[in-house]
Amino acid sequence: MQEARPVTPAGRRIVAAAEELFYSRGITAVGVDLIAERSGVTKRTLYNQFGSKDRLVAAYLAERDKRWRSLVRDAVDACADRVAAVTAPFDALRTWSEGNPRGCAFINALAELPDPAHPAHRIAADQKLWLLGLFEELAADAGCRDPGTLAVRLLVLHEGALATQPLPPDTLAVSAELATALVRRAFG
Amino acid sequence: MQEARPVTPAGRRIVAAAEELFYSRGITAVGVDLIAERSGVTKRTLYNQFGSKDRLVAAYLAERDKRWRSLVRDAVDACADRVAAVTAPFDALRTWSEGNPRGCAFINALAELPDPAHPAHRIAADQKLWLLGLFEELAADAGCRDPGTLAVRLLVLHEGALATQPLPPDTLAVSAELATALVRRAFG
DNA sequence: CCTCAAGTATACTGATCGGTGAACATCGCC
DNA sequence: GGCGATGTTCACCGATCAGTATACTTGAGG
Repeated sequence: MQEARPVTPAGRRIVAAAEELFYSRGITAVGVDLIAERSGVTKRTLYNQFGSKDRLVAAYLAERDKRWRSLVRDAVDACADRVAAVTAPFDALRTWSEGNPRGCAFINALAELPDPAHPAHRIAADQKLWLLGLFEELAADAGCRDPGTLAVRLLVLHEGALATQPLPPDTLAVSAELATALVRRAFG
Repeated sequence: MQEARPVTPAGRRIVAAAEELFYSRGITAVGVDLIAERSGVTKRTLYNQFGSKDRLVAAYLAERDKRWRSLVRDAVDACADRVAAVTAPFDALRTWSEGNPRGCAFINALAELPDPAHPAHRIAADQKLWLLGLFEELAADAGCRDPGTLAVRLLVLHEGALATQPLPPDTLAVSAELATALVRRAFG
């Protein structure tokens, strides 16, 4: 098993180039030659670092997941009120979506990689389950009576906003508003 | 412009094979040679019928969209109560998801085809907008005061259920339940 | 000074990609 | 009886795919 996190400067540049290309054009549609060229690196170096395209894909998703979680955590920490913190991931989603008009990178990756044994599946599933767990934790911290139920509902709203992102109506605002109403009701 | 709907028997078999392969394995990952082989047809015939892989992709999505809309319409017609009909698409979604464990074919297609000029984009966007319009129409028919707002909310719940489909909790039940509560509240 | 890891340069493999050319067979229909 | 549409057979195209081989360079640390 090779390490997932790249340590050398070249490795970091490769992952950065892969992130942009994979997300904007699709994983299958992007060849390793192009990634090597964009990161100013030889294909040989790419394979010395990651061993295969599949492992590079896993590194790309892991890196993206790391950045996203950090953004969500910051949004949660920025809330003074514990009740307001429950819907903080929706604020983070607003920030996140602005530079990412092509939907959820993990959902997109699963669409292209049907094999459940592919490392991308674990990463994508873990990402959603992490958010579900976070919702539950935040709800419990705020004193919610049934944090599990509330968490699933919030997750559905969150993913619904993400999926309808390209559509004309501002679905993110609508889902955030619904989420706030749900949270308010759970405590009122 | 070539016709989107295949008329010949061979054309129908090609679209049927393309549907299964594209949906289960991904569009970019499936080559035209495989589709021709699976449908018991020569590659030449495939190209005589559709002209290009992109047009075959469009035909695949159009066919799927047609089947899905018909299922939703049937679910709506099966409702005696006009208020219950508003959430009928959630019943249809339950039936639909059972044989389609790989999520929404249209979302998946958009993930693989970044070019907004690709015919798949119009088809996918039209599908979501059609559902939005249907929700609004059903809400208005049931006597809702603000059918537009309700429709967007229902769409978010619907897509949220679709996106979280592979996760362990029964998110479809949760979203359907939330939808029913929303509808009830809109009339109460 | 020497070593070892990181990276470069270039050429190559076999397979598959989307798409085409040309000649031939089969069929219903006027 | 001929004609046009539908479909077949099979060979072919240039491009790209993921991945490898071999030999060379560079720089930091002991």
